[in-house]
Amino acid sequence: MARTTGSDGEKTEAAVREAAVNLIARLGYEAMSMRQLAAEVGVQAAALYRYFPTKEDLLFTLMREHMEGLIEAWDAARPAAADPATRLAAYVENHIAFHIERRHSTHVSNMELRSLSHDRLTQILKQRTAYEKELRAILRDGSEVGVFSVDDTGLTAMALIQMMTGVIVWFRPGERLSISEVTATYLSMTMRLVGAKAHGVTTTYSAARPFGRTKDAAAF
Amino acid sequence: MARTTGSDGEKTEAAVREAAVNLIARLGYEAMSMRQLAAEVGVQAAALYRYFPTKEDLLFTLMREHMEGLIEAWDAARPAAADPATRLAAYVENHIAFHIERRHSTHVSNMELRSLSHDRLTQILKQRTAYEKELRAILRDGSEVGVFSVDDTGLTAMALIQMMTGVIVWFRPGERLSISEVTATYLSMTMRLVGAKAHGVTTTYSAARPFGRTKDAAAF
DNA sequence: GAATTAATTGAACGTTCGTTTTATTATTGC
DNA sequence: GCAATAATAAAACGAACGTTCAATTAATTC
Repeated sequence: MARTTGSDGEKTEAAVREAAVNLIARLGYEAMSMRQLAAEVGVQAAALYRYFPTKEDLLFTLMREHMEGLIEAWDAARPAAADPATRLAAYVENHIAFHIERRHSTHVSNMELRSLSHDRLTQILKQRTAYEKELRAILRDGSEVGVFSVDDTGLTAMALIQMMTGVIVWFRPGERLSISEVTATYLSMTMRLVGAKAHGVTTTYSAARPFGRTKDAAAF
Repeated sequence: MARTTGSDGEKTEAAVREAAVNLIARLGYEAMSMRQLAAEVGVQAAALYRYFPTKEDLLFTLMREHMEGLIEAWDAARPAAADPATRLAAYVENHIAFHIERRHSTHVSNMELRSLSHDRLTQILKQRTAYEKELRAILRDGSEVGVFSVDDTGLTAMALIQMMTGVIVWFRPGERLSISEVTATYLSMTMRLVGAKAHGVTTTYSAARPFGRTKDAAAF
């Protein structure tokens, strides 16, 4: 009827976050009730309000930390100073690895934006724009140097991100393709899409010879 | 207090469908209440149940008819007997035109699948698979003939569809780019992505010289 | 070991939800 | 113009929702 033996605030909060990501990804934010979430954690609904003042606060926290994680992952993976093709390859590899590894929170962050208040929506979109800006810069640099031939930098960046993020819709770990095979194929498609032509790149990025980088499988 | 002057079942039902597509696209299916929908139509909530027995029936109807429309549009636009590059171009043009024209119902059909019952979800996914199968067939034919170089037909088809459908996320009519410019750029990206190489296609599909097809703007 | 703090329960609040029922009025067919 | 039918309103149903509050117990501090 009150505090239970072995109860620990940090563990409970972590359990709430994890259960929330999974439930929201599966049912949707609106369809998930706080009682359902509490039951998944093994707690009463009222206990959730010790950690998150409202349901929307919980959603916002999940989204903000997802975006922070994405940006941090790219900051860590970004090549210090390299040619546009190398930078683009790093961007694609990081993006695919991150999104496959965090399918559920990606789902939440992409699908539940409309449940945020105006101010919080603005914050998340700002983070997203900052991340996408990196890709546009790579495409622009590559176009100016002449290693890419891109008609419209902004449009191409959006098309690439939609294409890459879409991997979470159909990819299931342990099925026909491995993560590194998928990454290699997306890299190949990306390089052809932007018309990469330096260093005989057309064959370099062919996925007939997949990248055997174990980093892809253990990036997170 | 009862039937109102000038009331007409057909008109009311059409108004309900249109308002529902817009409201669900904006708020989400779970977040839209039947009372909200009724108010948008200018009617009491109970009146909606004359046309759709449940809220989920309404959602399913919208989705099924969206998918039927997509398949019918492709049946009408599909070239009778043509080379893979021509067929692929027709597929891309039809897909982009349809999705730009029906952004809201596309949004609904893509985002609200989890609110369907198991059987109805299966039905919609069956329609979707049939539509995607057409693209895979085009890619396979092109690969066998040698005009495309595609690593993985299934993966490439998914990537292309995600890329193309993503246009509804950022495209707004009347802004920087016209529909035909967007279509031309996507066509160019698609052809490069699949490595189309017949008839000096690399330059043919460059969007530097956009397709001026007015069909794109008046397809629906 | 007493006092304090942390973690949780159980019950309740007011609101909103999808849906049903019944009554009432407009339109249509004869 | 009268009967039949179509289209709606008004009110109500029970259930579920997010959230709050007071009580209670476990862990920690001194």
